[in-house]
Amino acid sequence: MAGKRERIAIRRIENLAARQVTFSKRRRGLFKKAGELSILCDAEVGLAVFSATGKLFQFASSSMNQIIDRYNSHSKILKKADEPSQLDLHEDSNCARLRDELAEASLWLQQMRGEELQSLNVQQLQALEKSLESGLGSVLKTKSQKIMDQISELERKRVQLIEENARLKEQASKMEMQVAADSPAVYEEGQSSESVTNTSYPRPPLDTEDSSDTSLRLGLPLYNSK
Amino acid sequence: MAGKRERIAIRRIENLAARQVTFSKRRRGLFKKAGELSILCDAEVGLAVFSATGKLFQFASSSMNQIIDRYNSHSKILKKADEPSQLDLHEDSNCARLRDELAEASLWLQQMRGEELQSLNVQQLQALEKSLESGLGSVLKTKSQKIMDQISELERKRVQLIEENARLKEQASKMEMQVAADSPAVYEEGQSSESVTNTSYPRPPLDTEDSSDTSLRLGLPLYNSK
DNA sequence: ATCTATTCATAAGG
DNA sequence: TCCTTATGAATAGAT
Repeated sequence: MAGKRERIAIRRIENLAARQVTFSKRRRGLFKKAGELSILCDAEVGLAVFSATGKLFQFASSSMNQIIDRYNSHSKILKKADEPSQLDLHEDSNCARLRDELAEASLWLQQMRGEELQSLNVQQLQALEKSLESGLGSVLKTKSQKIMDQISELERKRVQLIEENARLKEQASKMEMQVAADSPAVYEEGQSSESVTNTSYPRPPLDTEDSSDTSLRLGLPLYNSK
Repeated sequence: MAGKRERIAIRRIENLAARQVTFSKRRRGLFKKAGELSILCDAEVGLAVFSATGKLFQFASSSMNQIIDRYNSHSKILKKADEPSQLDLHEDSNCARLRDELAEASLWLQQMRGEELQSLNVQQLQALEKSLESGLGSVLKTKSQKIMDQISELERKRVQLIEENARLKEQASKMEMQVAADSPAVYEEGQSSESVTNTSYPRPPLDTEDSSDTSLRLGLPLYNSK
């Protein structure tokens, strides 16, 4: 049987193999928890781990560069106000409006997603509701259209393949007759004709490359807990 | 009692307080495990966490700057244009990121309003639909809650006014009797008592200043698609 | 890699 | 934030 587990002291594991195994296990656990924290709590998380052998493993809820930037600007605030005069002013004029707009857009997005609604009054909620219903209607309409288009396209291809199949079948039939006429002495029953007969029942073209976008996944990491 | 623990889904915790509590707990757990990994396996670990409110928490087995340097040398596969002034780069990247985020947020808003949907595939439309439905649900729920609260508040005030009215009526009654007792010769029937009687049937306080926010208009132009 | 006994982390509630 | 407890998760050790 397995698992006579004991607690281990938190000090460097001397045995190399054991250390590597533990590294793998705990690294995966750590990365998983980092991801969970970022999602559960809406936090930005960056994690970099260098193994004893120098290999890099990283996790970032957004992008590592973005996180490093943010980290640097945070520590910069703590350090020095060096020369805030010209460059900061310039930065302000360039970015302030963007920041405001982004903040406003983000709030809207949140509210459309059903968050941060407490600050809205009934009229505002009603307007939001109307907007959502309208958007939902458009989405449903577009989705139906896309699905219908996809079905039509598949149907078109199916018919096309049926026709091609019939053509091939006929061709094969002719070739068989030709063979039979050329060498009437050689008579092997069923062999080639059977293979033709099999293909005469066309299957729907479920794996055409053009329909592969049907299986596209959302770019977002879908976390289903276990 | 304590701890009827259930597993939770890994998705943003909507309740602010719960989110903050979970953030504290899990952040501590994460930092602890990061430290253990670095010690047990002789690894260099750097971890930065920005809370939703923008606060920075960090852990580094050595120093964060050292880790960032090491990270950069590992991933310096990227090109680097000599040195067009570090501050300019910083400003540029800052603005560019804001611009990108704003563009993305705007697109999302458009799509939630039912525009620019053609570029989405069926899966994405489905996800959008789900998001809209969920948001709509929250909005309806919040709206109902607000309305119910408003009704309760109005009812409370109505009762309060009824009571006050009764008190006033009684007071007036007494005063009338007093007047009658003080100057029994002067006896004008109905005059003052009638005015009291009239106010004894209270009307609902529909125009209390506290309920005036009910008539607030949306400050934001809410697009409803016609 | 897989399994299991055990320790550890943490959700819920004060 | 801290405490408590019941439970879900992570993982040490063995296969």
